Amino acid sequence: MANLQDVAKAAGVSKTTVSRFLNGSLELPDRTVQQIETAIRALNYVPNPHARRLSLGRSDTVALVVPDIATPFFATFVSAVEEAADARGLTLALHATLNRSRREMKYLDFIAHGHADGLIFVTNHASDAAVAAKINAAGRCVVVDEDVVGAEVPKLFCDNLQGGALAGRHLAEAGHRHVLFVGGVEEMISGARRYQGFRRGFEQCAGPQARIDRICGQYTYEAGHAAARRFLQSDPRPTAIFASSDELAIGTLEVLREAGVSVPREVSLIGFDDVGPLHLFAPAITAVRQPVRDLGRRALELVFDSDWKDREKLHSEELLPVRLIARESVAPPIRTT
Amino acid sequence: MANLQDVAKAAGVSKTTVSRFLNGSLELPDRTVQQIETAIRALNYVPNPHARRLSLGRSDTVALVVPDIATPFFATFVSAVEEAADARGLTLALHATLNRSRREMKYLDFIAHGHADGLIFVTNHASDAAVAAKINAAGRCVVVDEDVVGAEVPKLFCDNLQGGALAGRHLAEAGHRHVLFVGGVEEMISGARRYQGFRRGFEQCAGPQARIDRICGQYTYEAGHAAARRFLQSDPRPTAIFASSDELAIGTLEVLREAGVSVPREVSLIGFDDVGPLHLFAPAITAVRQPVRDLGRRALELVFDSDWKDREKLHSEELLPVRLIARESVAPPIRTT
DNA sequence: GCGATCTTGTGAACCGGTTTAGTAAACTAG
DNA sequence: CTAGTTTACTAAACCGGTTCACAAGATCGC
Repeated sequence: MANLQDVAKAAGVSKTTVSRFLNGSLELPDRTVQQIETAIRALNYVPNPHARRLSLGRSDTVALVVPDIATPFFATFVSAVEEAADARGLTLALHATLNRSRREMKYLDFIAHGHADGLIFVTNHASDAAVAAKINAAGRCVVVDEDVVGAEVPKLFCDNLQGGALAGRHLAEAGHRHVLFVGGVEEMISGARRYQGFRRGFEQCAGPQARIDRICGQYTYEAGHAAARRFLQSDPRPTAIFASSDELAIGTLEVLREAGVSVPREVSLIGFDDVGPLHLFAPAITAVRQPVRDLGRRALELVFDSDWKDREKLHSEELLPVRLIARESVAPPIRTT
Repeated sequence: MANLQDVAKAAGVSKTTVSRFLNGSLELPDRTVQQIETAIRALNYVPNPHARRLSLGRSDTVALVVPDIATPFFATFVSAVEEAADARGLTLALHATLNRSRREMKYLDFIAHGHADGLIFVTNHASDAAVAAKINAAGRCVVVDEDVVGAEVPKLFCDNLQGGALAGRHLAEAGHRHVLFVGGVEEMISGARRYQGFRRGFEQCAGPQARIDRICGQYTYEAGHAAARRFLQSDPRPTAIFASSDELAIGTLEVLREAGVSVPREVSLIGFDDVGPLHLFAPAITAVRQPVRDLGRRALELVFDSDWKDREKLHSEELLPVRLIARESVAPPIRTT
């Protein structure tokens, strides 16, 4: 592999000249330009990325830390971030934490130690003070999708409050008065906001007879199964379920179907996320759609376009709008009379 | 940020000593060890990754090049590679090509220029001689999932022949004699092998009345729609469909359902991949399952455990076994009599 | 008592860029 | 004709590690 020195020698100039020419910090007469360009082509010269990074003190890399990669939501998110990173000439370093604080901390150190110029941090569990402290110490880190309390950095979420409210109103408008909210673990801010919004929207619309049951767990298929099983045993049964993630909705539907409970005839179902092929299920599932790709794009902008010197203004919170996609899984409740 | 020099000074030894001690190439008496360790802790020293990489001439990074990240198949694959990479202390650099040769070539250059120590290359379109040439020039690159003709590197595929055969025999054994094969673009090796295996398995089992129709397109929902529409117009209609990817199967099912064609009563359906929640569809879709996570794990092993000096032995091809997951979407054909 | 060997290191080169500070030569203005 | 400016470049330091080649002092065998 040819290096800058080789190019300089072949072009009859010094290293400095070639380097500065390539970086645009030096104007040169045509003849010299041509000599350099000829040398570069002849030697097939490409700058050594490690030398460059050492010298410049940056890595041209964004680290992306997510709980998991394989789920549709995160896969879509990762895809959007990669696209935005590539557009800026950045490499994406991808890390999965499997929702473990240890790993989260490890990857947060990565950026502090220079492995990446910026970090997009997504967690999926209740806030952890140690993680928050590391985030604050890491520099150039943004928190996305799920809040980390105590972290004073730019934050980007979907409008979970609005999303919950849309779902609540939708069910109330269809005539439901007794509904079940299936959420993530109770300590998670996103879930809490969805619940809060749901409750507000539902109660505002359904009036004084409104009744909401609530089951909390993980955002997984299994938790969906468990919730549906508890639903089946409950008496009286709610007439509609708001499952606050795709996985929960799918898991719920799976158990309902096995039990022979017809959706939406016997129970209505509404999901959240809408990144999987919910429209292909039987019935097609009504859901609140998160703008996942926007989330990814915007996250990258926040990392690289924020003013990181001004610690005061950093601690911001941005919400992206969600909308309801109405399909076939919500219908008026059966008359129990 | 403290550097090696600072640590050396604080410990009262030289840079060399600290470096060699940390890399295990120098035995030291307890007293010195303690001085060094104290200094490291006091200064919170962590080696600068860029300096390390420049000096060592490696990047501790694997590049993973895939057509897309957001589809369940690739997302699962990426997840498995990341897990395996992390276990080896490697960082994963993820790149999406969106199936464009330009981008594929660009990322193949990445490894040649030292951005990564190895590259796992996955394409999704017909072989391209220019791409093959770059792969051969890149060094430490393995080709996974879809063949690139002309590339003389380790290759890793699922046993598409066997997978096709399993599907073919399954349909034949259910009594079908006229079936439709929905495949990817005709030039893709993986698809060709699936067809070849399907044909062999089906004909061997179904005997002389066996008849196979074939539709080719992309591995997308849309292609599944198109194939199903053509299926609906065909006369006589095949009694079963083998859709050779999850997307094709889902797309096909979607159109069939809209058209009111009952699966499996009026037509049987069998899929391929089985990484999405095929078991949740109505009906649950029978499919050939690819061992996607094994594919990822093994790909990483091939990159880092192959002997890259011996160009002769490199050009190998490894097949991972697949199996059939029987669910509800295959039934005997209706008697036309 | 003396060379050999072991212990415990070290100085300086090297990886391949970027950048600061500065210079020789040509040109311009008065 | 000369001082001042512009053009066209460069030497050397720097980023922060790794490693080759070598060495001072202690110990050991005979």
